[in-house]
Amino acid sequence: MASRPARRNVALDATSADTKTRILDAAEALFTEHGFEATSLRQLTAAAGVNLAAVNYHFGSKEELFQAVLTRRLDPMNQERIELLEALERQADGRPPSCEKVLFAMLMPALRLARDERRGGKNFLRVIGRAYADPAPFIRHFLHAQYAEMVERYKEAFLRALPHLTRQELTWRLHFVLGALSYSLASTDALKQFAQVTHADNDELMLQRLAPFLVAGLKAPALVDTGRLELAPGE
Amino acid sequence: MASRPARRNVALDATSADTKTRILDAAEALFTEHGFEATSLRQLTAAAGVNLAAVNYHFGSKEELFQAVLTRRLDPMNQERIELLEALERQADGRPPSCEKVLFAMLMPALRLARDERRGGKNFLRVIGRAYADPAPFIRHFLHAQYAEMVERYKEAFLRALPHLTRQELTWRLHFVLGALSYSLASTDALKQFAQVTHADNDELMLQRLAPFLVAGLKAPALVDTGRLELAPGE
DNA sequence: GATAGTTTCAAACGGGCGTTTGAATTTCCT
DNA sequence: AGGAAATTCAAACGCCCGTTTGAAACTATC
Repeated sequence: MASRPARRNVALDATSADTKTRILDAAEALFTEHGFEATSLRQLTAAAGVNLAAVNYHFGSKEELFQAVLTRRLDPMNQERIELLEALERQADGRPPSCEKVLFAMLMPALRLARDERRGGKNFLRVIGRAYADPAPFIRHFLHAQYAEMVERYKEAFLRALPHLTRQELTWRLHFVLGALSYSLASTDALKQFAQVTHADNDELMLQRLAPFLVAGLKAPALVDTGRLELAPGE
Repeated sequence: MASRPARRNVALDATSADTKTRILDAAEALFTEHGFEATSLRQLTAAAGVNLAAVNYHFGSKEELFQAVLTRRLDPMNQERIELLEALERQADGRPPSCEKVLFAMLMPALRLARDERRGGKNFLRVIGRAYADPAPFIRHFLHAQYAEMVERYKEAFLRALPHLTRQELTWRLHFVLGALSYSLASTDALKQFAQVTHADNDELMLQRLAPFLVAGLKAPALVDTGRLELAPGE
């Protein structure tokens, strides 16, 4: 009546890892295609070629499986982001790295993940993008926890690179940056209809176009110079 | 055995409209809070104070109800966007309106909707934002159809205001703009945790901060000037 | 080669889902 | 008032869900 796997005494857990990995891979693909709610454990375990009960045995619940799917990729990616940022700061000791460089350090791990087909590739980026807009509280809380440290580190770096921005102003702008990024990552196929972009390697292309857009937005003056938002009907 | 309501012969359909409106209002609130999949017709009809079968009677299905929820607000909003743009072009006849003005014409109806508590208010903006990231195909197709004309009109206007951009480049940037907008609208409560923004009238504040960010991004040169995206590990 | 621990398996559990039905009720028009 | 149409209602239909169970099949250790 072992409801959860206990730590293996010795040896390699090849069999177990195989099942677990097969589940994670199938989950990643299906959560991408249909979303969390719309993916049933029955279709998921069928796609993975494992027994229905395997998910609850290895991960505890569907929610914990989803977190495992996210954590498998997010953890190394955000780790890499932090390391890149630290390298930047070490390299230009004393003076703050430029806004462009900081932003690139943030985007590059995402791009690298998108390119790495062996380990999830573009599929997973769409999972992140969608997860960020998901209404389920456990997803939001989990993502917030996963990203918190990374975002805080980058906020400090951007603050030094963009001294004309208050902390609050920058918080908003980082939110916009993550928004444009998540959204763009999430809707690659929607883009195909919408934007008639037909190339296969969309993601690199997209990040190369996204970067200058975001850099300019980050560097913009804090208040708009021409015109103001008014509610009087157009005349 | 009337499976769907036929057109009323004369008179006002006050009773019917009441039930329909109650359903639409409850659906708007619940879809916002829990998403489409996670909202059941049973809790929805209970919240609206109507019979379970009323949704299928008045709207046909849960999916059609969702489309009705969207269309009730999106239709007038996009109509207003188009009218504002036409007013802009009439007003500055011949020469193209500035990028700022075109963008404001696009944002203003969303802001006005956010302010209009009587008719959905901020709740609904979050529904749109989430719908845009939803994996369900029927939602994407529906939104694409709803937005297609408006987006096309604005694309032409932006093209004239930003002659340094190719059509393809602008398509990407409009995608980023809509992404940042949807995402920001969708995650107002996430923002509260994330950004420690505590004011009640967030949406106006947000659009006022979003506008300069987006204007700068739209105006940015087509290719980034300093640095390039490279995959060599940070060094 | 017995034994203890780990993993798989088929089957079932209880429950919630969207939708349909057909009768009861209300509303509208002559 | 009467009859037709529109609307509401309680109940049920069939289906799929996430999870649990307990026995069977493995695997590793002594």
